[in-house]
Amino acid sequence: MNGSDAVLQALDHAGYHLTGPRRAMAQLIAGRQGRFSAEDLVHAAQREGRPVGRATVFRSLEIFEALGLVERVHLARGEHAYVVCDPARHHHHVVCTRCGRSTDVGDIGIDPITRSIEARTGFRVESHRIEFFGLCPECRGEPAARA
Amino acid sequence: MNGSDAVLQALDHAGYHLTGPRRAMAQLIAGRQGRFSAEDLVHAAQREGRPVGRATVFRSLEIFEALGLVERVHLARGEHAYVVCDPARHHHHVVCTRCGRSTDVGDIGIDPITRSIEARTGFRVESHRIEFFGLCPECRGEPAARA
DNA sequence: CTCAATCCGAGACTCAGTATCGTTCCGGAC
DNA sequence: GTCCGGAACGATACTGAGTCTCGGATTGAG
Ligand SMILES: [Zn+2]
Ligand SMILES: [Zn+2]
Ligand SMILES: [Zn+2]
Ligand SMILES: [Zn+2]
Repeated sequence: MNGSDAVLQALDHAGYHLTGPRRAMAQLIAGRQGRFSAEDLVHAAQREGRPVGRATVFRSLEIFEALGLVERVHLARGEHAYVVCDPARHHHHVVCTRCGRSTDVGDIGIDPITRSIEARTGFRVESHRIEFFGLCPECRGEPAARA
Repeated sequence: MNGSDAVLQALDHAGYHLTGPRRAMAQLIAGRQGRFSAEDLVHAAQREGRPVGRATVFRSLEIFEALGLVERVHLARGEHAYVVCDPARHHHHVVCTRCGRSTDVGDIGIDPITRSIEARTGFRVESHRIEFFGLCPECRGEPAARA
């Protein structure tokens, strides 16, 4: 079973129609190892001869995010992008600032931190955003090339 | 010395001109305890009879952020806002999802986490974004009112 | 096959943020 | 205090991400 099947299965299981555009989207994001923007997908779909409307790309990403299939990341200069996710467990990502490749870093043990924050501030912490940025193994080794 | 003086002092120390608009901005953000958007400041300045151009508001916030006086946060639905900061040390914030109030939660001890991520993934981690969301003490107590 | 609900996409729209550029202001030199 | 060059300002135009609308097309349950 390839990644795109997993996406389709998740959609079906959640009661969404398995439409052409959604199948195309599933294939486009399956197996990506880097971040991508909504615009990237619009262009990629076009290039592959299976164009998907802009609005639909955004709508699909919204659904994928709700299902935990992708996660939206907020890059350094404020731009937004997506990375594919394993929906199973709570985790975070590290994203390469040069090539965009991203990796799941697992759960970094936030529960105790959250509890400590609640104890010290009186806030009730309900969610968090945690993202790491740096250089992936490939980009660390290479001489300063282009992004 | 009130908060706005501290901002002006930081600007001066970094070699920036102390202009009228910047003094206005300094006063507007001094002592805020909640998040605010660039637009909020545009309107607040107008209301106080000391209007500041939109472009200038963005430019000032950019400088303030570089000086560590404010920090840009990325809210749940993707909107961006700012919170005032103590520039002294590494820290993060918890922001109330209902009223916007925010508090510094200190350094949560990320260095060991960062090192562990580097060891496991091969990435060299250079920066991170960590934000907590929840309900502040006031909003916890109140019956479910509106955001 | 039928039909209602879901979904699609073209295009208009919004809104944050950026770029341009002529004018104004700041502050160091004298 | 005056002068002057560079820094900063703000009006305005522009960009680009993301949303909304709505008539028409698809989907899948029965
Ligand atoms: Zn987490
Ligand atoms: Zn890389
Ligand atoms: Zn963001
Ligand atoms: Zn609150």
